[in-house]
Amino acid sequence: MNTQNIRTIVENANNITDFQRKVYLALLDVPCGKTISYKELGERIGCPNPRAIGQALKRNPFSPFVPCHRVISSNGNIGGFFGKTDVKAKAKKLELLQKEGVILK
DNA sequence: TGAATAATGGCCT
DNA sequence: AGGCCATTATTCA
Repeated sequence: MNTQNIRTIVENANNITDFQRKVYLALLDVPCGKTISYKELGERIGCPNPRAIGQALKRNPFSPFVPCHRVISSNGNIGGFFGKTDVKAKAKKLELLQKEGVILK
């Protein structure tokens, strides 16, 4: 299961809205070992408000398929993971990012 | 159809 | 540094 297949799945996914599809595609466009902020994603897909991005990612039907853990806040905060903003979720995301080779504070 | 929610960001105090 | 407001998409009733 590589990113290419994931992209195909997202493009063929008809159970999601166009907005979510854009978000997922933009997220897949992010190279491994790199992170992106909600605002950056919004700018790429043309969403003026990053809150909608969080909604789309939180309700993402492709939890493990789309690297939602690669999305972080612009404030230096890790944001959330799997619909939770608890420190546990943050630690999990941090671990995943570290595994990808992302170095953050 | 309408109201409430949310994994944010930016501005003000 | 802390707190509050603004704006959008999704979901539930």
